[in-house]
Amino acid sequence: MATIGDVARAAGVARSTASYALTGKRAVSDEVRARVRQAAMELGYTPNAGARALATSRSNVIGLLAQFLPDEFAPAMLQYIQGVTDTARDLGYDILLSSDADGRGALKRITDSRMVDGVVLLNVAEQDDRLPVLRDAAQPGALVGFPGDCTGVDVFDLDFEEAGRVMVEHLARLGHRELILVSQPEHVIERGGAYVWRLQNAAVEAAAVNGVVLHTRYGSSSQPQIGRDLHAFLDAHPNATGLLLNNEAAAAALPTVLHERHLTAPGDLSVVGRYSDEFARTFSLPYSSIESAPDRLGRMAVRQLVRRIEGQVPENDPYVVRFVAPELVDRGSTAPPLGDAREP
Amino acid sequence: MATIGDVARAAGVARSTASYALTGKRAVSDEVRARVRQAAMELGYTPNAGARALATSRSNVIGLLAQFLPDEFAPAMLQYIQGVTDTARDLGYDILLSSDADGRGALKRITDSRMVDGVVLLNVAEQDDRLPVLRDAAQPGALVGFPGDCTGVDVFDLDFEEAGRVMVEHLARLGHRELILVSQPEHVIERGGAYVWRLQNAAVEAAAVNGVVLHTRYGSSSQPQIGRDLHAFLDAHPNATGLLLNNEAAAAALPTVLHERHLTAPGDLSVVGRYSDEFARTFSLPYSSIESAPDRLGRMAVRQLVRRIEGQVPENDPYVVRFVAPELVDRGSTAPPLGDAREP
DNA sequence: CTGAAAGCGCTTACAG
DNA sequence: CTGAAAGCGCTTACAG
Repeated sequence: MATIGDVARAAGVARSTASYALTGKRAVSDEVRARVRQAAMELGYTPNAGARALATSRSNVIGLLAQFLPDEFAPAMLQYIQGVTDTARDLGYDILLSSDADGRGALKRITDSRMVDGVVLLNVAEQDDRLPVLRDAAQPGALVGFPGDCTGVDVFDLDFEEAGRVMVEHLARLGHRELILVSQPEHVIERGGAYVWRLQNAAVEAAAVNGVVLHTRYGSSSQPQIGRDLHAFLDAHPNATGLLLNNEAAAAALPTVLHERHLTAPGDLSVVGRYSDEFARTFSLPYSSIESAPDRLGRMAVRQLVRRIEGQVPENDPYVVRFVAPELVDRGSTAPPLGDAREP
Repeated sequence: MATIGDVARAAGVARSTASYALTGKRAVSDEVRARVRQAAMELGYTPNAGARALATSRSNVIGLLAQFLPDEFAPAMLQYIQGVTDTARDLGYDILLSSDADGRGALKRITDSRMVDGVVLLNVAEQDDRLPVLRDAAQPGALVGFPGDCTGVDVFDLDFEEAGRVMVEHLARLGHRELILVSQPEHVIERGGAYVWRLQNAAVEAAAVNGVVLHTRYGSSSQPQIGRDLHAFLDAHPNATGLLLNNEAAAAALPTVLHERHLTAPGDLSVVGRYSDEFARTFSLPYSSIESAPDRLGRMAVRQLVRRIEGQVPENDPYVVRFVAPELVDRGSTAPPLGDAREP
């Protein structure tokens, strides 16, 4: 491969001049710039990434720490990864992807070795053992997910509490008086998946305020168990007229379960989920849902991270905690309950 | 961050000695090695990746070129990515993930800049415009997918032709005489997705040999269109007793379609798909299927790539084209057709 | 068994 | 506006 020295020689200038002509970091005469560019073009010059990183202390790479947890619904993960990857590329950064089960070790390694200029953490737990490592690192970090302690990092998440309220209030307003909320498995909470109880607690509160009976249940995150769970929940609460799903696997399984019970939504049961529109389309889920906005969250996290990397944010500028407002996407799966007094 | 110079000073040795003690590339006295290691530990020393890459011409990074095509079923993609990422990590490599729509440009950039020691291409088309770039690159490449021209690269793919034969022969042996094969959309073929016609052509041939009528159809890769497609195919061929699916979206949609038609498998219809076991579990698909083995293919590709990177394969050693034999995973969705003479 | 030195390919103050 | 030189942090022949 051609080096900057080859380019300089071919253009008849000093290496420094060639560098400045190419990077634009110093004014260069039009004529020299043209010669250098021409030479670079002809030689097929591309700067050596390692050498540049060594000289500038910048790699133009962002680390993406994902974890493929067996109790998470894997397909949902992909959308966050895509959002992060696409945005990074648009801003001139490549993505170093780590799915190491030992996220802590992987994070320490890629930051200490200066492979990355910054880091995005997915799947953030309430007590995330990667956070102490991140705070010690020289590079900034952005999270998708809401940990117990947000100091020193920028945080982006769906407003799960508002989501819980919106779900309940939407059905309460339609006249429903007994609902079931199906959450992720309880061990997701134990592992630190705070979004489960954030949504649930808010839903419970909203139910109390609105005079609605809310049955909260944990469902499996995998098939076919979640199908059996749904049957059991519906059997246990035959008077419930609405179903709230904070569990992607449950949403994916519901069409089959409703078929098996000869029920339709919203005819027999009103349904509101919490997942992305992309997810709804992929699995043809006909239920209204709170948009979880994975692409948008990924984009927000990368944008803020790049601002910090590039020093557009003053050092120790207040770190942000930004919640995306839940938007209820209407797919026609909710209606007043059967026999509701207010229905004509 | 501590540098190798800091470590050397703390251990009271030369930088070169510190380097050798840490890398093990030259014999070092036990005592010195212990001192150096101790110093490195105390200082929290991690080599600077850029500097090491510059000095060794090795980055210990593998490029992974994925493309999220709108007509491919995204969740299926994730499993290849996981297989590649996990294997790379086990072998000491990090993954630079590119999902750039301009795969050609991305590939050129990451190879020319020496960011990566080698490259894995997913979603390889028959005439893949990334291949000329890859052949020109200084780094080796491994493909998952089977291009028209395999020179200069190592190739790994499912044996789709054998898969087509196995599907047909399995049902023929059970006594079926009329089958429908639902493939990916036709534009996947036009884009160069050779696996579609490789499986289909082999199936057609096997059908002829076995005296079976085979209706070949292209189905949409997205919901809800694929559901309507399936209804149409079944309407058009009411005497077909078996359904072959080379289309993940079709497999995911089939449970609902069968419910709607009040059909069961294998009671009314025998079904054989082509997808991974992981996919079957995620979506609780109860159909026997040809295992597409994404994790295994990813693993094979990375292993061979690393062998080339590390020079364990003689330069210009014959490149390999390796097909994974299709394995039919029995999930009980096939049986002799209703009213078959041979049934007691 | 160990050390001093050169070199990998860039960038960037320092001079003019 | 341009150039000569130093330096980023490693590794690795070359000497001893």
